[in-house]
Amino acid sequence: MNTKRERKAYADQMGLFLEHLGLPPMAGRICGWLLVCDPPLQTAAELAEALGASRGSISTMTRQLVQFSLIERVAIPGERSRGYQVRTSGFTGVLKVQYEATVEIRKMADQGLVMLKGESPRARRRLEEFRDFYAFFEREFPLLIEKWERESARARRSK
Amino acid sequence: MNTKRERKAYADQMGLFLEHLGLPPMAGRICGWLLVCDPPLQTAAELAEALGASRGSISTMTRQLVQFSLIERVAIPGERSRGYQVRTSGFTGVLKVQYEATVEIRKMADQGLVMLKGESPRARRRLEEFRDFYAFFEREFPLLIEKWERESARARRSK
DNA sequence: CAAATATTTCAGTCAAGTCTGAAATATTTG
DNA sequence: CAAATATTTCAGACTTGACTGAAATATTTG
Repeated sequence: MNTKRERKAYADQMGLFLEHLGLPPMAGRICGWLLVCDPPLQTAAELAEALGASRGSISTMTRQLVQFSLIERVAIPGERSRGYQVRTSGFTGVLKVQYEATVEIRKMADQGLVMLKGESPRARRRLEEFRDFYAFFEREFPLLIEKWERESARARRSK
Repeated sequence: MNTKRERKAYADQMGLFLEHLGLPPMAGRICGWLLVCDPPLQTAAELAEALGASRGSISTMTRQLVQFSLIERVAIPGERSRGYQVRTSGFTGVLKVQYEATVEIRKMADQGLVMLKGESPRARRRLEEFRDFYAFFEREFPLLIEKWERESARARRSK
């Protein structure tokens, strides 16, 4: 079963990448595995076995991933346990979280400018520039998300 | 000196936000402080004092921040020590790092599709969708950066 | 060049967060 | 309902990485 080892390695690597998205290591590995495993639907027991992880961490991490909508829980007909599978549409949700973080930082920058209202224009400039940077993304982010949703919907339709 | 306490709190909070950008806590606090301190140029000793941090971590973190171009080191005429100040244009660089991460994930997804070449279309779809998501950002990211560079240059000119 | 000052480096400490494994709880099946 | 099975929870172990402080090194000044 060399295929399996190869895919496990793939899951590990992908997990590493997905960490940069704010996910704990094991959550990333689960996503990575669910992107390439066979079948695409896996039980908690299968995940634990495949990734060499404890039931406990599988339980904790799948719950988190379900909350983030990156995976979903589905009933398996005739089976006692539930199955998990990736939910690629969930990645859009991650974007929205990042968008909200952008808004927070822009607000924080504006608060700072209030705090600096007595200062010279020279001293305020750095914060103004910082604010403008995040304000730009606050404006552009929703447009981008919308564009993605339109494009991906179109791609799906033309399949 | 209530102003100072207020600004210290601001630096701490901003530092927290900037962590989501991949910066260590103290690096974030330094950036936060340098956005609101008076004067905008601070020595390592002043940073250490203001943030209640050790000289060691100030040294390590300022070096990192200089590498990331988020702050710059400048000579202070008549002073023995160097000064640090934010470099707001450096935030564009952070975007480029994020862009590169996007490219890596898209490549990884394509490698995965090679690995799954024997599988059914049904089993490949999840990874294809995942790849398409990152491919979209790989396309859009540079356009966005360019747009920002154009807009911010224009704003600067009209000052 | 010697003294004074500033900066860097690094070994050790500490804190945060993840993972495990076992016990507790919940669910399903006959 | 009892037995079997699945899932969750949680206390403790472990890992990772940040921070300190002191020693080493570099730089500046007279």
